[in-house]
Amino acid sequence: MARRSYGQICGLSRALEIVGERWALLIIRDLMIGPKRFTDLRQGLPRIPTNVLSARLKELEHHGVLQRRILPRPATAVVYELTPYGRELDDILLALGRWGSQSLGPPDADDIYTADSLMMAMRASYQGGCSSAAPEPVTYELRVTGVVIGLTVQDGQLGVTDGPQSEPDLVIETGHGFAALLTGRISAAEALENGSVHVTGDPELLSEFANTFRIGP
Amino acid sequence: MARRSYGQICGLSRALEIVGERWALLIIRDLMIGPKRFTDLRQGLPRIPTNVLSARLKELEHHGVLQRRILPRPATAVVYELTPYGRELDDILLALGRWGSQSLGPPDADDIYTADSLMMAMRASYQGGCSSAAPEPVTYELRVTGVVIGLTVQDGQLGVTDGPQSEPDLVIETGHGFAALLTGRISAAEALENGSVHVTGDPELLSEFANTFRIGP
DNA sequence: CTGGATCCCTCACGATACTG
DNA sequence: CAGTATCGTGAGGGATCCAG
Repeated sequence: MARRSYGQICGLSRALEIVGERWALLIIRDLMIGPKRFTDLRQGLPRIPTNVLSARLKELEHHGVLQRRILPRPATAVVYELTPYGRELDDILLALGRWGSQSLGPPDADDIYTADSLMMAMRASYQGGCSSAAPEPVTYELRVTGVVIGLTVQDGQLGVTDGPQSEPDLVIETGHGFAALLTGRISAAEALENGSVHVTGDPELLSEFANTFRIGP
Repeated sequence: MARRSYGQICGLSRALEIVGERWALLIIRDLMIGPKRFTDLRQGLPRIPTNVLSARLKELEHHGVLQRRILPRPATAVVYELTPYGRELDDILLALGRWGSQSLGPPDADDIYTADSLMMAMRASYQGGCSSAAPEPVTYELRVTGVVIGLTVQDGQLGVTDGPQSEPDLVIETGHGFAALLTGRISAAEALENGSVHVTGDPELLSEFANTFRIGP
């Protein structure tokens, strides 16, 4: 529990002593979506050993980044949730995610998408108010390699939910080629043409989607 | 050299594979000030083992975060400098530094200030255009536990230099109590009164300094 | 079934010494 | 000055086991 110190009086080194250990920021990323149980976290971080997850949760709780809370009602369930201090990392995580996306190469065979990382990526790539003047809400259901999330764009605000979207304007189904669309390496039309993306709904909406969510130029 | 992967297709996990290893972001922080030689980096990172520094430099170069450059002229010197991609981390480092500063406790006996961390902290705490309407430049020389840097505020722009300032408007000399002033735990007047800060020049300027550089509320 | 604790192995890190 | 070599230690990885 005693932290290995960097031996400097510096906000950055302090930050790294708190969240710089392996897996820590990914745990925080998943909790940024909402409170989660131990097992949920385990599933979202497929390769994490349980002892490391356990240790990280204790350390992060000790530093005031997250809280352990015992749900009273339905069953004795333990959830972990970020404190306000932990939630302050949101913008930093989004920015780091954008930075790292630029280096994303072709994925390994056993690399996977998770719902949390996908939701994070969509929040990171959301182009605020740059979207075309469509005041009415637009909803998408996004399926990437079987992982399903819902997206709602309304009044320039982005809503992200886990699981299927109810009555989406457009269903987007894709695989590992999704990154190419998000980074603009291929256009919406090209993606439809080469079959790396399938849609259900108005195909024109995919262009709007590609403009709304973009990482890079 | 083969990176331990997090097994996820996610910009954040990619970023952490690149700069998430111990010491990496501190190396980048020091290079953010300017190109440096191996020995300079060693001095700014007092506890880093040389083999780890060597390994990090190789990895970061391999990922396009920094470049190794051989100075041709005066002597055969090797310097490391950030690439544009590496420099994109600047805002993230500043934000992380601000976040971590909120958790800075009383320092250990052997914790030190370094010029680079201090310059970083001043950049992170600089309150952009919030400063009072003083269009003329103000220059400070800041000495914290013997570490000396220069600060120049002009047209709402902050300049930070290593070493003494020439003809500063105010010389601020202080020790480990400097963090209390920066975070606003004590006021400029209190700091002068209890002797934790000494100034040479107009003491009133210390209030302006405390307003110009501030972390937290 | 959740929420971990425990064991063992490996490798990265940490400290120090040494070299072109 | 700019690293490389060596070696001990402890954190991370993986599997299994256990209590509520």
